[in-house]
Amino acid sequence: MDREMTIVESGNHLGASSPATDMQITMNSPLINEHEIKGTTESITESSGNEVPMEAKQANSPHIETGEGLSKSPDISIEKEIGNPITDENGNLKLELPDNLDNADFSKLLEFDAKNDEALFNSNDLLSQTMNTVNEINIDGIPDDHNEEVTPKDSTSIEAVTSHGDEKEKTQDTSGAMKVEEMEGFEESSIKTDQPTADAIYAQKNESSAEENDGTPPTIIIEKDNPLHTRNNSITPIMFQQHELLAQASQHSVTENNSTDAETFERKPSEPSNENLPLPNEQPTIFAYARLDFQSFTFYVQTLHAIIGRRSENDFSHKVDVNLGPSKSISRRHAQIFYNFGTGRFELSIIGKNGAFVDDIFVEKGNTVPLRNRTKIQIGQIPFQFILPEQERNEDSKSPENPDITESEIKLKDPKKNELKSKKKVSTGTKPKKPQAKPAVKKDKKPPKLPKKVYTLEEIPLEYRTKPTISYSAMLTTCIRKYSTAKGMSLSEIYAGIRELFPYYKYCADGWQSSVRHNLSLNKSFRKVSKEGKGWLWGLDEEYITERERQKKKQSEMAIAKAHAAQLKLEQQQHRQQQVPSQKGKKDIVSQKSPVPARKQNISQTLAANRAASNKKNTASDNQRTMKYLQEQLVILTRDRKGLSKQVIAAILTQALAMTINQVTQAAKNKGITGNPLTALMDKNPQHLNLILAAAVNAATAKVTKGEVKQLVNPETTAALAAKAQNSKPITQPIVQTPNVPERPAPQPSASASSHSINYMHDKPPGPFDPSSLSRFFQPRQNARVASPATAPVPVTIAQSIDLPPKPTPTQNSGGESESGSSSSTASSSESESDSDSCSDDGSGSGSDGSGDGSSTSSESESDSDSGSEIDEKEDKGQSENARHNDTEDDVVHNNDGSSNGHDTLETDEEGHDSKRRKIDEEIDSVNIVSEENGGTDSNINIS
DNA sequence: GCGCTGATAAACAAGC
DNA sequence: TGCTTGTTTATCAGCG
Repeated sequence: MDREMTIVESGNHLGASSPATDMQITMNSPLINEHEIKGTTESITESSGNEVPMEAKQANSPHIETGEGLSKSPDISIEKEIGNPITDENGNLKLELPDNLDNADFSKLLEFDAKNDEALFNSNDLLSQTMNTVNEINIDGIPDDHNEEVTPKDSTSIEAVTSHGDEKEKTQDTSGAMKVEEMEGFEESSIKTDQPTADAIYAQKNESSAEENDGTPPTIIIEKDNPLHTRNNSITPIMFQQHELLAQASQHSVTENNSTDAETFERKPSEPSNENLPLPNEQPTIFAYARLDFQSFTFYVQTLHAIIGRRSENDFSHKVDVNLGPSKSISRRHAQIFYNFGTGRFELSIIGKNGAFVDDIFVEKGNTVPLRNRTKIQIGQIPFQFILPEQERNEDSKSPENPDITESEIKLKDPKKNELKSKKKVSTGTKPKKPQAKPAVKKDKKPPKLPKKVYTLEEIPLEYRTKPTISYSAMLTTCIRKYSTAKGMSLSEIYAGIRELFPYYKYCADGWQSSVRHNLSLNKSFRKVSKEGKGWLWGLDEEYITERERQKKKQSEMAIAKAHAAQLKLEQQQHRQQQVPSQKGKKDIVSQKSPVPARKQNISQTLAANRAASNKKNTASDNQRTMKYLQEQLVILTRDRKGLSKQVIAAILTQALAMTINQVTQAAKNKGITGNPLTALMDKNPQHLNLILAAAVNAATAKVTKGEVKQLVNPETTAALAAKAQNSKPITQPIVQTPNVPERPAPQPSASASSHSINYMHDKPPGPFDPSSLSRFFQPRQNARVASPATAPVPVTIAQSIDLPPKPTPTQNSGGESESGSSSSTASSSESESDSDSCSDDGSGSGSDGSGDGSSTSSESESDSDSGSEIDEKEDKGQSENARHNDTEDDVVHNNDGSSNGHDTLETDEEGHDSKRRKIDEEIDSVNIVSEENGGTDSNINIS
């Protein structure tokens, strides 16, 4: 639902406003002292044309006037339009709303929590009042006659305009037409007009600001002690404003009136009962990272990025989170507010050509300035202020917080839903609500709790219809990591956080909360941090989690290592079996003509299931041809090596060949490709195959030479060779067109090396290559070449043979911030990210399937893999289990003994593998470098 | 079939 | 009294 915020040009009706009445609806920020009066009217308009008052603020005895209660509730005045405010017979401004007001606006916006105020002032009541008013106006329609009279003395006005309203109602003029006055008599003196008004307000606010600090989104939530319902989509200030308004009103009432006002307010006979209003089944909460206080409305920054700009009425082509009106002085995308994770603060980036004023300092286009609490911003003629909740909370912290927090979430799609979703919790300290005159609305003091709204499929966004594939423990870990403070998170906050992180739980039926509690209690990853009220504040036992993750990592490594070792061993055996004949008459690999079907069996085995017996002959032939080609190309690539001994070259070739085969094979597996992938690749895309070979050679070179030589061949040249090779089919002889520059000093191996010829690192002329040296690859020592846990799924990758200067190992999921918000990614962040790291960018991901790859590979050669695996047999099961759960970030641990046992085993085993694993981690990271250096040749194989 | 893990549900108690 | 919170137990399913 597209929402549009419109700043309505404020009229001057407030210029001669009379003393404030009991209740005011204001557009100003709740933070602003009630004595401060903000002017201007504003409206937020939906695409549908619905509009709602942006904000209402209750001062002392707030009272929202409804159509019915106009006579009885003169406190609230709603002004219709500039210069023509709508007032009732009592001269109070009234709120005008379109008939087609869609409560869905509310439903999506209401994130309100009366937690902090509940004891003193039930924000829900306030919310209800406001919404009720809106609804009443909407449903019943406020007669125009109510809006006819304009009383300049009205202290407060909210002007609502439709999206197609008159231009005059639009925002260009931000002059403060709307005022808020406190009952006590903050009058017109505080009523400002035009720009100075805002400035004055801001100045006051700045003065009142005790301190500035940069809050972070997570902090905000905590600070608010609210459940973490941050809406992901567009921000619709209107509802938040209302809620915020109400909440703030309560706060102000509490803080400034010793909390008596709240009760007064609630008891106020004339006030419309909030029961009238469809209530959410939970107490609402405003969740926002920050807030933009305009003169006439408040914009809640509920995303980490918000666009501020101009959007014409009919132009929805571009996204504008904060519509500053049609003024041409404001660019469509004039500025953006975003959270800079690097600096840990919100920043304002000026996009519009006209720049903006930040704290009265002009900021030109293209500049980015940090946003601190109460930073003044002016775009065009519209000033506003950036407010961080933390400060707000600090300021409002005078009011005691009620530890009893009931999370709330309002999901109202439409008025019908509103009616269905009435669930209200009345704080013990609040008075029963006065029965509402509206027949359609419940008037019970405490309406029976209605079952949670059951969403129909259509009501649930597509992306939120499926349950996240993440365990509760992982979910909780993510949630707590993201939102918790040192004090921990209350259960309700955790609920809210989960809803925020995984909106599925906003829509699904209840019951998951029980699982959450179950997990919190049962899983040792979670601990009670501190007591708050009757409940605990939960936190993470990082030590336990770390240890657990470490164990899992080890297990994963072990599993992969074992799988790898098994595969290598099998290959070794096969290789030996088939290499014997080829070695007899072939001492020089250059002159080697007969293919060494070292991988033939492997390939055949891989594809055996897909190969009919009748095709064996062809398969063998293909494999033979393929292997021949690979060998030839490898020989070519390394023919003119320099400074590398035969053994080294042999080792390189061996590893390169193995890596290539495995890469291709694995990629084919992952893609479900049947047949002989190598052959297919060779036939269809030899360039690609050669690039893979080149990358493998380079990786193997770097590995074998321990980084001394990082690039032996140039992939581009390789591709060219491959092209030639393709043209010169059948491949019966090595392609040696490659410029042979054995004597040329080797260029510095660097990522940017882009020689179009094969780069040779040494000057020594190439020596004969002994094919038998390929067997080196299958030496048991190779078994130690296990994949990093991060790349667990890749049994054999080019990366694993690279020994380039390591780059920082990808952060494991323990960081907790890696989750993207999507449920699945959170849980599998560690492995999956690492996988992708080690693989290609194209996502073909020969090894991207995580444990699945490893397991599949392992299964191929499981039969005789143990001997070389160096893995304690006892761990087998644990590894398997771990592999199975590798996708999750953290798992519930029911059996500590089991984990500890596994740990002990791992500790013992770790001794022989740790260093290797660390190295492999680096290698895997390095593969990306190599891939990039190789001009896109990466370890991933794209078979198409 | 067994063991482990995770999810789900229910019962129950304590606190507000 | 009703609700929330926390604990415990039981059951079931998936997987190896």
